[in-house]
Parts: sequence; structure tokens; C-alpha cells
Amino acid sequence: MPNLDPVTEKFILHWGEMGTRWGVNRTVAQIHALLYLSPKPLNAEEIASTLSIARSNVSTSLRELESWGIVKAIHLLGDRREHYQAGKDVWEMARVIMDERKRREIDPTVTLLQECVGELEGKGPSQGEMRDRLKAMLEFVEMLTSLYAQVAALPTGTVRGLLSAQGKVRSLLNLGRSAPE
Amino acid sequence: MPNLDPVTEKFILHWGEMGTRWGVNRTVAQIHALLYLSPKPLNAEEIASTLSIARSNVSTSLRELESWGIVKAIHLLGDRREHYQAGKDVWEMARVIMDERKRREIDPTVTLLQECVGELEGKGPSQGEMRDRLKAMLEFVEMLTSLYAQVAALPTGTVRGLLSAQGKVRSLLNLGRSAPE
DNA sequence: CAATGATTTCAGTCTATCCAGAACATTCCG
DNA sequence: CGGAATGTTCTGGATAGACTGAAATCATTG
Repeated sequence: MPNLDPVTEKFILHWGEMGTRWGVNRTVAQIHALLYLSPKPLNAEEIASTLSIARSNVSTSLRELESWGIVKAIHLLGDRREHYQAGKDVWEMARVIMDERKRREIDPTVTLLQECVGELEGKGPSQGEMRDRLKAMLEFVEMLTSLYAQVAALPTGTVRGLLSAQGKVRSLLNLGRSAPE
Repeated sequence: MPNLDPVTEKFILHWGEMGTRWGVNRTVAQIHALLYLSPKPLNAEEIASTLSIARSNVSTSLRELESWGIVKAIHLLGDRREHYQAGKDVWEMARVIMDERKRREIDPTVTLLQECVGELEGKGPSQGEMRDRLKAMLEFVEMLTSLYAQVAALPTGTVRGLLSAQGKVRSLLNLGRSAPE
């Protein structure tokens, strides 16, 4: 396979490193980076040779990426092999990833916190402080969830507009509350 | 040291597990969970025996937590040992962690993306698509950064209010743009 | 239904990270 | 100064997870 363009390689390596810092397998992240930049869908063999990793590794990593919903397999006419491509809309990609991490990690955490708070109800004031802390944590996570859900539901373009308008969030949020300072 | 309350233990174990999923050492996360729930500051020895880990491990983990700025060492009168306590305000805690991860991970990513885009300027249209992708990614990260900065700058109470008002974000954001649907 | 091509599964190996324990350093007090 | 208490650094062993290569499975086509 053609040797990697230096810029592509740089990006792939960084993306892989970034993955490990956020609990994503390095290889999985690298494959995703490669597919994201690739102008055309790639088959498993191309991915393996480009990144110098075993085909079996590519196979499992691709399944992982598919389970996250950010890589799709497609078929090309006249080619039996599966070809893979990554979603190109970064906002959509982020939304899918966040949804999935919420489902896998945040939701169970909310459940656990609810259990913890529940089990402490009726306990003496000796544990009152602890219960308050757990409650605060629970409320925080629920708040984040709600905030994210609202932002994620917005049409893509709307949120993009925030970039151009510094301070917009503050002024907007103030509207619904007490008088602006 | 007194055996752990079952609820505390449950929370600590979950928090440790959660940490590993987000690139945080399990022990580090567990110590943080313990300190967050503890009604009083704990010294290294207490932490070690409560969690059944080596003192050396506690020492390095505490330094890690201090470097993140979410655990502080304090001194008690008449006690030579250092005692450690975690910040109690979850919103503030999240802000500190996000700031730090931005500094350590997002900022370098922005730099790298800028380099990548820069190196592709002037290259032929063969790489045009790739440049557009990298640009899109760069803009997305910068947008997130800006959005986060704006939210983080808000007084704590303001954001909390969002929890009670479902759909508020949408209606607020619409104000600055075209007519609501 | 063989034969070839493509993909997945699996068992074992390898490696990065974590962690315990020892050695070392520092502080405090008699 | 000696020794106890506290805290840090270092080294080597243990472990979880990642990765490979081979074998098995599945699909396609003549």
C-alpha cells in the first residue's frame, strides 16, 4: 500500500494517542482517524498494511467502531470485500459518541447513585453529610445529562453559530433569569 | 481502620471503574472518591489501610490528584502528618478537571490540527478533501472550546437553573437567530 | 460441490502500566 | 546525636489488555 502522507501519519498518531487518554484503544482510534481522512472507503487489507497491524486486529477494531456507530461497512460493485468509511460530519460524530458513552457509562452511574442515596434514606444524621454529597453528585450528573440532551437536540447549524458570537451563551442564559448585570 | 460503610464502598468501586474508562488510574479515582465522601480529611496511612493499598501508591496517587487541583493537603493542629481533602463543590470540581484536560489534551490537539492544515496549504487539490476534513475537525474543537469557556465562566447557580427548565436552551438559543419554528 | 477469497474467532505471546516493598530522605523530638 | 515518624523515590514483579498468527468459519463463484 502507498506509504502514508506525512500529515496523515501525524494526525493518525496523535489521534491514537488521544484515544488512549480517553479510554479508547489506540488501534481503534488510529483506524478511525485513517478512515476519517481517507478520500475513499478502505477494505480491511488496506487498513492493515497501511497501519502495519494484523488483519485480525483490524477486524475486531472495525467491529468496535461499528458498534459505536461511527464507521459503516459498504459494498462496492464488482468487489466482494467489505469497504469501510467513517462519518464525515464531526458534529454528528461527536453526538453519536456522546450518546453511546452516556448509555454505557453515565446512565449506569446515575442508577448507582440513586441506589446509594436510596440506601442512605432514613439512616441517622451520622451519614447525613455523605448522603448530601452523593445527592449533589447525582444532581450534577443529571444536570449534565439534561444540558447535553438539549444541546444535542439542536439542529447542527444552530450550535455552530455559537462560535462566532463570543459571550452569546451568557447573554442568552441571563434572559430567562434575574435582570442582566 | 474502620471497615468501609457498604454504600461508600460501592461508590468507591464504581468511581474507580469509571476512572479507568476515562483514562484515569483506578487507584487515583478511588482515593478521590474516598476523600470526596469522607466527612473529615484523611492522612496517607488511613487512606492506605482503608483501601488496602501500599503507602507508596497512596503517595504518588495523591500527588497526581494534587496536580489536578482537586485534592488539597492541609495540616491539623498537633498532628505532623499531612491530611488530605477533596473539593466538595461538584460543579467546581468538574470545571477544574475540564480546564486541566483542556490544557493537557485539547490545546495540543488544536496546535497539531493547525500545523496539519498549514502544511497542506498550497498543496494540490488531490489533498483538498483531506484539508477540508482537518479544517472541519479543527473548527469543531475550537467551537467546543469556546462553548465550554462560555459555560464555565457562568456563575454556578446560573447553569444549575437549566435542570429545572427543560427546553430552555433551545428557546434561548433561538432568540439570537432566525424566527422560531 | 470444490476451490478460492474474505472475515472472524481463538489461544498464546507480548507489553505497558500498575503496584508492593524496600531503600532513601526529611522532619521532629528527646 | 539517635531514633521514631512521616513522606518520597526506585526497582522489580505481577497483571490486564492488546496484538499476532493460525485455524476455523462463512461467502462466492465456476
